[in-house]
This record gives sequence, C-alpha cells and structure tokens, in this order.
Amino acid sequence: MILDPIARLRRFNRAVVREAGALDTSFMGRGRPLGAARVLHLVRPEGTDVAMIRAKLGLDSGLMSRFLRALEREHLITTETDPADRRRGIARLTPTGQAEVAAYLAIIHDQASQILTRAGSRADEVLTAMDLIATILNRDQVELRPTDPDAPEAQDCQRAYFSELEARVPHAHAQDFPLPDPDADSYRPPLGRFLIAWSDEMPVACVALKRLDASTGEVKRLWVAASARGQGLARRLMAAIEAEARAMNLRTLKLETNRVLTEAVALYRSTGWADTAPFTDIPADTWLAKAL
Amino acid sequence: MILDPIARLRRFNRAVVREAGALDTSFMGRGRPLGAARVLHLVRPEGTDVAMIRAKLGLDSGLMSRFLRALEREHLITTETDPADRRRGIARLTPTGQAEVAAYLAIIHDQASQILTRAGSRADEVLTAMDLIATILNRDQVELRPTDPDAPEAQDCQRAYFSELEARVPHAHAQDFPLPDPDADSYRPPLGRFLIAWSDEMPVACVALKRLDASTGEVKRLWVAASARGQGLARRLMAAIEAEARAMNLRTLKLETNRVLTEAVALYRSTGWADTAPFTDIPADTWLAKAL
DNA sequence: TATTTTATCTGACAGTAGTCAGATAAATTG
DNA sequence: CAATTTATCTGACTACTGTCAGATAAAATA
Repeated sequence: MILDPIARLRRFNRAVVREAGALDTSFMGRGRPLGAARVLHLVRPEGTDVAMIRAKLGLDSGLMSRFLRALEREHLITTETDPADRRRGIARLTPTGQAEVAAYLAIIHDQASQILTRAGSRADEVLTAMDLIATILNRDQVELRPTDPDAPEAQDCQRAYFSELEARVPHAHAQDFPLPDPDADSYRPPLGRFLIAWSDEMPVACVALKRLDASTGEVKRLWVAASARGQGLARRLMAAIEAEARAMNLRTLKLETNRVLTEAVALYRSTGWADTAPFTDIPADTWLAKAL
Repeated sequence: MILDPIARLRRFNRAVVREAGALDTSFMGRGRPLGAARVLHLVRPEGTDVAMIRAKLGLDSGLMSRFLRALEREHLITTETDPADRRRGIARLTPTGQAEVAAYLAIIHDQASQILTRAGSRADEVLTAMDLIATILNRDQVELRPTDPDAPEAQDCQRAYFSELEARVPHAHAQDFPLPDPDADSYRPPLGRFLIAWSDEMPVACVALKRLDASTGEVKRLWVAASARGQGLARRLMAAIEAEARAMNLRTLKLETNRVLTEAVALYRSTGWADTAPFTDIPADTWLAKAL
C-alpha cells in the first residue's frame, strides 16, 4: 500500500485497542473488575493451581489473594490447599462459577461473530490476517510439546498437512490418509512421538517419529501452518524430533518426501540428511537418511 | 486454517492486547498517566480546540480540565480562550511539549520497527494483514472529504491507482501519468473535485471530477485500496462525486474505463451509466455516460 | 432583556490496579 | 533440628480513572 509502515502499524494499533477497550468494558458489564474476571477465566472446574494462574497473569500475591476471596464470596469458586504441598492453593469452579464463565464466553462469542460479520465476504481473509499477526507477535513464545496423535489438535494438524500435500504433490490424495490414523500407535510412546508446536494454545506446526526397527526411525508429517512460516519452526521441530530419536536410542533416521516440496527438501539437505535407497512408493520421489 | 474462527479471533485478541499493554506502560514510562499522554498527543503546536480533543477521547469535562492543567504545570502546553467563542478553550504545544511528543513518537517508532523486525521477511505480508484488519474494524468510520489533488495523500492514492492500472490494463503505463499531475487544476474547485475516503486518517480510496464544459463533467481516478474492497466504498464515492457534480450544476457525467476492470464496469452499469461515444484514446475501450 | 444552553472549572467521592511490609505456616535445606 | 525458602494472606498506602454536583462565564435563544 501507500503509507509509511509505522503509520500503518499505528493505525492498526488504534483500531485494535479501541475494539479491545470495548471488550474490557464488557467484562465489567458483568459487575466484576477485569482482574477478577481474568482470574475466573483461568479456574477450571476440576481445579487449577493458584500459583499457575498468578504466574500467567503476572499478579502480585496480595492482589491475587484478594481476587480469589472476592470470587469465593460470590460463590463462583472454592479454594483448598494442595494436599501434596499444603502451602499451595487450588481453586475450583463451582457450578455457579461455570455458568458465569459460560456467560462471559457467550459475550465474547457474540462480539467475535460481530467482527466476522462486519468482515462480510472477506471473513476468511481477515482470519488469515489475524493468524499471521498473532503468530508474529507470539513468535518468541512458541512451545513444542509431545501430543497424542489422536488428540483433536493433532488430527487438525495432520488434516492440514494432507490437504497441503494434495495441493502440491502430484498423485497425493487426502482421502488416502484416514483420520483418526489407524497407524496412530506408531506415533505414540513407546513406539514413536508426535510433537506439536503451540502458539498461545493454537497448534501451528507438527512432526511425527515412528520406530522402524531397534536402531532406525522414520520422520513423518512435518507440517508448518502458512501463518507460521519463515520463523525457523520446521528446523526447530526437526531438531526436537532428532533429540527424541536419540533419547529412544535410535541411530539412523529416514524420511520420504517429494522434490516439489522444495523448502522441506532444502531444509533436510542443509541439516545433514542425504539420499538413501527408496523404501516407499509414490507419491514419494525422494528418500533421505541421517545418522544420529 | 484449522481452528474454530472464534478461537482464532480470541488468540489474535490476546496477542494484540498483550502488545498494546506493553505500549501503554511505555506511555507511563515517561512519568505521565496514559490519559494525559493521550491528550498531549492530540495537541498541535498551532493550537487545537479543547472540545475536539475531549470529543475524540470521550473524556468527562472535569477529567479533561485536570489533564490540561497538569500538562500546563509541566509547561508542555499553554491554553487560552477561543477569541471567537470565549467559552471554548484552545491548547497549544510549547517547544518543550513538542519535544515531549517527539520523545513519545520515538518510543512508538522503536516499538513498531521492533514488531516489523520480528516479522522479518514477512513484514510486507504483516502490514497488508494489519491494513485489512484495521480497515474492517474502522469500517463504519470511513469518512469522505474533498482534498487538494496535489496533497501528498492524494498523490499516494493516484500513484496506487496508476500502478493498479498498469498491472491490469493492457497498454497502460504508470509513467504516462506524472505526479504531481500537471492537470491538477482540473480536479480542484471551481473546475473539479478530488474526494478521498479516509479510514482513521489513512486514505483508502479516491475519485476525481473534472468539468468538461458548462453542463458536462468527467469522473476519473476511481480507486479503492485492496484492503478496503468489499465494503461498497466505490459506490459511496461515486454517489458523493455525483452529488458534487449536481452541486456544480452539471447535467451529464462521462467516464472512460477498460473492460478488464470488471468490478468497476459492473458498478457503473448497475448505477445508471450507459455506453456513449468514445471521447478518448487507448488504453480506454469503454466509454460511459450518465444523466444527472 | 430574561432565560436557556454551552464549555469549562472545581471539589468531593468511589472503584480499580498495583505495591510494600509484615505475618503465618508449610516445605526445603544445611 | 535450626535456618531458610516458599506460598499465601492481611493491612496500609498510592496512583489513575472516572463520575457527579455545583459554580461560573459566555453564547444563543425567546
């Protein structure tokens, strides 16, 4: 576009802050200060560690204590001491509290759909834009965590991976890859691993490892969301999955890919992977191996 | 992408609010509450109407008065009564105040470039995404204002328009349209008009009107930024420029266009424009007229 | 000209966020 | 076991935001 980048960024900031301000007052719309509402949001019915909430919100212990007692007075939560460490507290949502959280979520949901309605025919574009911006802003906080390959988020990642393959690789068809994967056990300890990269609780990339024999593993399902590319996430995931493989005492890793996936192939080759004998069928046309 | 739209929107909100929060505290980093800093930002060296600032920020008159006096005590502004209406106040930035505003801007600038740096190779994509989101959020506040055709923003719009033409219309070359336009007088009262659509002080669309003879005008330079499409802005601009033409006592409007600009042509035809005899050269291939 | 409206100022007050110091009780460490 | 650390609680305090009522002076209106 036409303007100074800084001016564009400031305009964006103003627009978003105005919207977020409206969100704040709506929090107060339920007769509770923002701070207490934020705490309430993090308490789960099955119980949440008080210290964890405090860390997450960066609250002073005194303020936290006051919020908790205010919520308790409203019968929205109950607190007890952690039996394992009786200095620590555990907060639990009461049924009333659950209803209150649901009411907040309904408000948020309404406001969100209002924004999407305002975007009209461009809602998809707007969401893609939001993903990109959120991913950039969260960039330093992306966390890799092992996940069950049948977890809904893992399936989401794989679905996105398959449809990307279908779009780019000749003779690859998403329907050849059923979900949940009948082979999921192979990606689950002790046979394998499934890693997801999380950006603020949203999965943005994944990779899987599968044991082939006592000393050999196969790397599969390396996928990075379009919004999260250009941050070295694939490299980070590959390093992490190689570390997992070493921890499993594997000495060789293999993978199959297709030369049209140029970024992926370039990444592999630049990190010590070399051609090896084909060990699978089409749509693969490139087979690589790496000694650990 | 893969997740529930609402979840994506909430993640976006969290990411941006966290960032904006950091921006807020930096405002306080200069030892002044956010409210006063916001007021300071709106005061111009040549003097600003106090009531206008108050309306823009939605402040209570009492609070506003206190902010102004606090800023005055710091010698950042001076205030006087409006000679034309001695109930009203006018605030002026002192040189000290100008330096202070510059210091704020430097901080903002730093933070903005930090974000762009974080975006790395995707900075352009991020800015485009921000434009889109800001435009959607500001959607209801787009304002049409007549502008001088030589104003920098008008030139920005025209530059964007020409490069769009060059990209889409065969035989159109941006270098055939010098800026500032030697013909600018034609788009300036009393001969013509140049309208810009502003979204939070950023130009997002424009249109020009040029008198051909006592009763005929020509509409030119209809342009809408990519980020602002799909909101009916072109239609709004056309309606406004037709109103301007009527106010100038014109009875017929003409325009030239090219059939590859399908959205534009469709808009014209759906609002009463009909084919007319060619009155210009290539790259035009479609000539339309409308009786007012 | 009398009345009403408008723009601002002033003082009083309340709610929220946040900090700090000290107290308490339960782990952890030496 | 004594000393230290950790998690929480409590009370005191400050700063910022925001609201309300009343005062004042200058337009605008009847």
